[in-house]
Amino acid sequence: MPELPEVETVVRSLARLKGRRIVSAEFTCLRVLRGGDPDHMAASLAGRKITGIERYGKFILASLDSGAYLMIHLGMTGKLLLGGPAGKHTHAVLTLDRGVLLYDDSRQFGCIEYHERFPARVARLGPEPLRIAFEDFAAGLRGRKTRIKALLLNQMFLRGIGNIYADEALFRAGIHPEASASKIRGERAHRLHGAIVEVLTEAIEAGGSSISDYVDAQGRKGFFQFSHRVYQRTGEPCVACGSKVRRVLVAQRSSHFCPKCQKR
DNA sequence: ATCGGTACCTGCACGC
DNA sequence: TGCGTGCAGGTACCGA
Repeated sequence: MPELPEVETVVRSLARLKGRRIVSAEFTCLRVLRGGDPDHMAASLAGRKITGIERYGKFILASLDSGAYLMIHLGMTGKLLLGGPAGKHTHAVLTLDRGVLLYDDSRQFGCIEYHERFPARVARLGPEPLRIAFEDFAAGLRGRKTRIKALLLNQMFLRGIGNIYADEALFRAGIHPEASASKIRGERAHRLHGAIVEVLTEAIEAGGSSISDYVDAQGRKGFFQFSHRVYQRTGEPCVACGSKVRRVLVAQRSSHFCPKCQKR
């Protein structure tokens, strides 16, 4: 479900958790704990105060007054919900001194992990796409043999871009998803960098894209799906030239593009 | 070191 | 109504 704009929207909607104390925690799905021990996690979290909620790419880190972290990744279908009844796919319940936080994830591709220190997995991620300078972005493209779409999805290259915003940024930049990354230089690299910043910024302002069931922690949908120009528009006319939007697989992911507007 | 393909899980839309 | 197929915002892991 969630890429950078959706996770950013969720984190903003969780701002009120700062300063709250965790009374108790319950974990009911081993898979999303990724090897973590549910009893140890519950014992470590009980009584701790949440001192901050931050986003790193698509990861959410809640820092605790003990110096430890609760790391959450929403995968494809993960949701963090403030209140509301637990459902069939509710895997974690944090009872707070005021309110309750639920983790719900039907496909179980997401995770909740407890870390005594800043998680190495987050530390290894590439830079934030909204902060990287153009010169660093262009340098990152050099010598990369892979196709640009695959590189944009690589979280070690940039953190936070997923399938929707990779396709939308490439369309806005006029670059074919199968273009070789190393061949994107100069003006084209500049356009791509600008398109990434632009589309992510607009999507955050719209509260993200609600394709099927994405909602923020207060159950609100985003509306950037109405502004998609190519994503899931296969066969429909290009908004710029009227050609039919096409779909190809790149790195096993659906990639939507205009065959006339986007060049290799 | 990099890259591409596969696996993981559930739900939904579709054609028969 | 049910069944098979393909598809879906994600990453990890394997071999080449």
